Amino acid sequence: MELCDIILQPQNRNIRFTMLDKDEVKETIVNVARHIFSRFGFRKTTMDEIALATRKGKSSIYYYFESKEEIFQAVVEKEANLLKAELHEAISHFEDPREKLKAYILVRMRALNKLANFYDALKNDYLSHLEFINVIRKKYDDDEIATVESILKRGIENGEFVIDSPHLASIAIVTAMKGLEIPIFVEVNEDEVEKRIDNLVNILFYGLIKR
Amino acid sequence: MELCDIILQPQNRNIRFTMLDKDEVKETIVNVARHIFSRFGFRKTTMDEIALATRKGKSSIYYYFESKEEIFQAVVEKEANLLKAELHEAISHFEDPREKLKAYILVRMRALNKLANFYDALKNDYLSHLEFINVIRKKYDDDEIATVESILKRGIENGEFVIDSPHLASIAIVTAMKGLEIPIFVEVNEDEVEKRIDNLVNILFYGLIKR
DNA sequence: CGAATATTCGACTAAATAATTCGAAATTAA
DNA sequence: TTAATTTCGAATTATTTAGTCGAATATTCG
Repeated sequence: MELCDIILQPQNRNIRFTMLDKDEVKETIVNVARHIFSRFGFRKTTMDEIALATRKGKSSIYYYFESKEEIFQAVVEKEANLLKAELHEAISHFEDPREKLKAYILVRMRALNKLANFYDALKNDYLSHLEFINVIRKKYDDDEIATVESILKRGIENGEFVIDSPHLASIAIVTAMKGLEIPIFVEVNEDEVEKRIDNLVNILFYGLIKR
Repeated sequence: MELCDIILQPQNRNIRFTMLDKDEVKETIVNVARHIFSRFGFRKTTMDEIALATRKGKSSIYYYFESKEEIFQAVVEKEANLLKAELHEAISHFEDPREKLKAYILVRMRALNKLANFYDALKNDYLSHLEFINVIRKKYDDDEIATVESILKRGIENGEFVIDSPHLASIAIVTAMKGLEIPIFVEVNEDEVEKRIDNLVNILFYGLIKR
């Protein structure tokens, strides 16, 4: 086992005097598993490690979850929700749609960069049989488009934009945003990143701004 | 497989028209393996991954190395040499022994922090049966003590220090330096790190400076 | 050229590791 | 005290992985 000692401290069997809610225990397991999965990915994370890190017997983990996949699913869902929340928070600080979008792209990229391992696991073929991943991805994508759409709509209300279909436009923007990600994952130079985002946002908004 | 695509690009069988030096190929394998080991540690790194990343068949790897351990040994040796070189370079920029030592500790800590995974692997019990690790560690430790000793000796020549046994003093300093590392691995706050190093250096030199 | 040598890799095996199950013991609720 | 809940050690099964073998392909050199 090569996990950080903080998580690994051994402990005696838990002695409690009131029952914990089953969901609370599940939550704890998911939180611990999140760290391990995000560091090592799905394959390289073992149930033994999750058990050790949660200070439980391996069989106890199976009392709460059917399988490793089920834990992974819960983790991915949590990860997606946290990212979503972080993104909504980030754009809330700006009024100008252009600034909002810039903040969105920046935060999104940094977050995905931090989760690079995780993200790899999701992209890779050997997990494509996990149907739930596609479901989560779809839900996440829809939210992304809806968020961008709401930014655009605000611009339209302002009279700042002229857009026939904010929905189609937002799909285009999200697609472009994803395209931007790939080269940025490789070289992580902060200045360069800022510049590229600026460029992208300028290009994207070029056709939309009222003149 | 969840490695970075840069490494993973598949490739046709290599067609060369001159033989490469065997050692050059070994060097390449070690370099590739270094990345994977340092990210996932000894256990979680597989020969298949090393083979894939070097664009060779697994059996070809065994043509160059006897075993996974042998590759790991080469990697650890390289890692130790690189660190050593980096440290010598770092102290060469300063004249004052105190500054030299400060630079030494700082660079050493940053380097080990970056290699945290790796370092874990070396610390962990499940690798203690690999005798070569102790050999490398010993060699590395000796170099460390010698380096600190040379710093102290320069201070003595300057007339800045009064030390009976620079050798014993350097052992003490290296030991203290290692003690400092442990709490710092946990919380990585740059300012705090600088402050602690300053403190340590001050304490260490307190008894040595000529008054 | 063509024989000798060096290098590559696919397919296989044995061993190790990891996921999952089971039943019994411990704990808590009632 | 009894029933339900929670825990885990030990066993089982499935998967992964280190390492082997032999044949095929490349390269060198006479």
